[in-house]
Amino acid sequence: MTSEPTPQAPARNGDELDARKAAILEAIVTEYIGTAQPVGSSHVAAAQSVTVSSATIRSEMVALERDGYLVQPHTSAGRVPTDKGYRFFVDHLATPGQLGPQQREKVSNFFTGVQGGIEDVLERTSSLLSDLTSHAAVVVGPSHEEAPIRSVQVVGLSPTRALIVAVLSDGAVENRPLEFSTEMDDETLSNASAHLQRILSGSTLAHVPDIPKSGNSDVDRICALAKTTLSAAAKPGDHEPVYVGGPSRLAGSFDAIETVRGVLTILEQQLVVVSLLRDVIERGLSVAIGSEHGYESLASCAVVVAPIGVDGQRAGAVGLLGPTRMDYPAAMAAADVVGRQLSERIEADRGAAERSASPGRDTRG
Amino acid sequence: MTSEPTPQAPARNGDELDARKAAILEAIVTEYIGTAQPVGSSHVAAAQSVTVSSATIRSEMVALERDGYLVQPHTSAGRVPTDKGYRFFVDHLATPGQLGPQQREKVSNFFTGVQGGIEDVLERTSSLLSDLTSHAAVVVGPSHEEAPIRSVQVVGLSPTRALIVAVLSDGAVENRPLEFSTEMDDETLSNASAHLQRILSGSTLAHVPDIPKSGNSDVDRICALAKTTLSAAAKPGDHEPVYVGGPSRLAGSFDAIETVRGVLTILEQQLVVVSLLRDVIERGLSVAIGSEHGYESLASCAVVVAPIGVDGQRAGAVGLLGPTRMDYPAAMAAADVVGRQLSERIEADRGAAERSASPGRDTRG
DNA sequence: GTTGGCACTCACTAGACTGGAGTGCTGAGA
DNA sequence: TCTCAGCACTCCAGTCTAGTGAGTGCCAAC
Repeated sequence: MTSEPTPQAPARNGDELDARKAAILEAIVTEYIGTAQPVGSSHVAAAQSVTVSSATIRSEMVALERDGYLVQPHTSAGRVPTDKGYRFFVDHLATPGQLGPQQREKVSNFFTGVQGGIEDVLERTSSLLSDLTSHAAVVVGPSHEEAPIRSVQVVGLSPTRALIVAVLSDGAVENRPLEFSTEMDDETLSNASAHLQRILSGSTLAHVPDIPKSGNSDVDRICALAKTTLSAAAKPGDHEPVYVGGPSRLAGSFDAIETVRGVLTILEQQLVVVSLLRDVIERGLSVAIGSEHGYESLASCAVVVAPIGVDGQRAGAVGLLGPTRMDYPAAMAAADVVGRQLSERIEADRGAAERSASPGRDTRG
Repeated sequence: MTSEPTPQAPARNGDELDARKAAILEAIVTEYIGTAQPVGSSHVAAAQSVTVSSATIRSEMVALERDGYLVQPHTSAGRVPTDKGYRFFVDHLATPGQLGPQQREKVSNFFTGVQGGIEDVLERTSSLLSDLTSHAAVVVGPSHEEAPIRSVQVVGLSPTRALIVAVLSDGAVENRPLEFSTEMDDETLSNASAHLQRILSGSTLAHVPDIPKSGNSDVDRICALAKTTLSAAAKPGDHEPVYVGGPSRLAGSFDAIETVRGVLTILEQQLVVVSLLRDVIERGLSVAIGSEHGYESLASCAVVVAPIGVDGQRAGAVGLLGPTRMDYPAAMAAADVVGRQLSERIEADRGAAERSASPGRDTRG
């Protein structure tokens, strides 16, 4: 898209590089991503885009290092890009990647063929994305807070225990156990189901309306409990729909086992994953490199995210987690395509659901 | 507590060791588990249970090596137990471990405090087990095949799409999308729900009965589709309830990153995990060491399992995955306690459910 | 400003050496 | 026959050395 530098992140003061420095930086990043070896001036000189001699490159590299784009692991070694170097590369140099034909086929096969509820689709999408990129992938589904409720049912499991099952219009199913202090018979439960269904249908978990009295005190107690339980179900962090695909890829991406462990630990904490992706998106970025995201144990990782958008609203995100020396264009392209397709899929489902919703009922809480 | 070898697994031919050899083997295994260093004869001599000199120990070690219980990484190194050595240790030598007071408290706090549906409980149990043992943990829940259906409902999402939601008596909720070739109105769906509920209530996913004609062709088509879909839902391997806890622990257990990767890859495949645990249990074992289970990439792993038993029936399992040099007594104790408690929990839930089932209805399919 | 030349740096590798942990063997004593 | 102190031997792991080569910074010349 841009061979011209068109800053998409707010340009920090003096963060511009002249064309030659930029070309050198690009060559270094590209080479380093490929080889994982510090890049020396003679390698850069071999790059097509650079036409000056290695001596000139060396003096430019000194400047680039002074400005924080490169580091030398030790004297007499080549240079390695810093986070800032990668950042410049991503913002100004990387030509937008394209999926290869095989990959594109995988994606389209996937989305035409995938069946199952939304949870299944999200889970498998994470595997797809990991498969496409050979990195660990993360999919955070649309929060259930805002999806209108299609159906509520209370199913008795024992005299004092029941399950409240809410089907949302996006196809998600939330279920929570209810525990009663006294025994409830099936008829009471079924009355409560009907009452709840009448009142809650069309509203969202984020805004569960008060349940008017029904006249039966047992039913009312069940309904009150149901309201509390359902409201709690939407609390962020309780049950965010997070799916991690291909964590084993991490073991191939880093040679320090410590790092692998740290990253795996992060991935185990759904809450952290969710807020990581959200933070990145909210800062208007599609890539967070090294220490740009705040997590110490992800310092040698880059996160590539693409939002899932439904009707212009943010509805989760897909993400990739790999080493900072990852193939950004490819990763961004994959995340982008998958994010887009997934958005479409969810949008189609939801759109269909809303079109079929009872007319006149406001599904926007 | 056996200083005498009291075989609990069927003794293989000639697999007995005299008391002194056994004591030496025990000392070596114990030491090696602690230090991860090959154990020399002088270290063994320092063990309380062994009273002979290091020279004698050496000649015994030669015999133990000849019989396959020990190996030497290289001449002039100490000895390391083989899988066979660990096996003997586990079968004849290990004194049954006990949870420490802190651990016991963790377990009891967990099981008194844990709330949520069965899926939540299983998921958190896997974290608990991992936390207790510092190994990766696996929980395979009771298959949904055999649990009686409590409730079936078809919820429309769009004119041609619906979700079939089945609540099982164990509190599990299965949901699958249904796709219709023609549009269905809400009334048809609700008729179908009622019809299905009447017919299916009490039967199991493994044996979904034929649905008798209702007189309405649309309803019948939905019902037929529902039957197919529900039957498929119980197919083993499609949606086994598998939960993996603490995979990041693996990174601490092995120093070869290759191994970590291999094991993580296994853990990503739910189907493999399920059959791994099942195999081990079906062979009447509680521990599978190294190559005893057939998986190449788990050759340096031991698997400790404990069954989940409900009413005397196998209903899943809990498992631990760690290096062969793991603390077997501790791991077995933890798996055992957690498996037992989890069984009780599920049994209590299910028992309550069955007691409350409509009298005269056979819940055993 | 650019470039070839040059001296210098320093990680990496291979080989030599050494200390130490551990072994196997042997012969004497119970 | 079993046990064990003594001893020669093995071989890993660590240290040191020297050599190699990729890469640098500097400088004088164009």
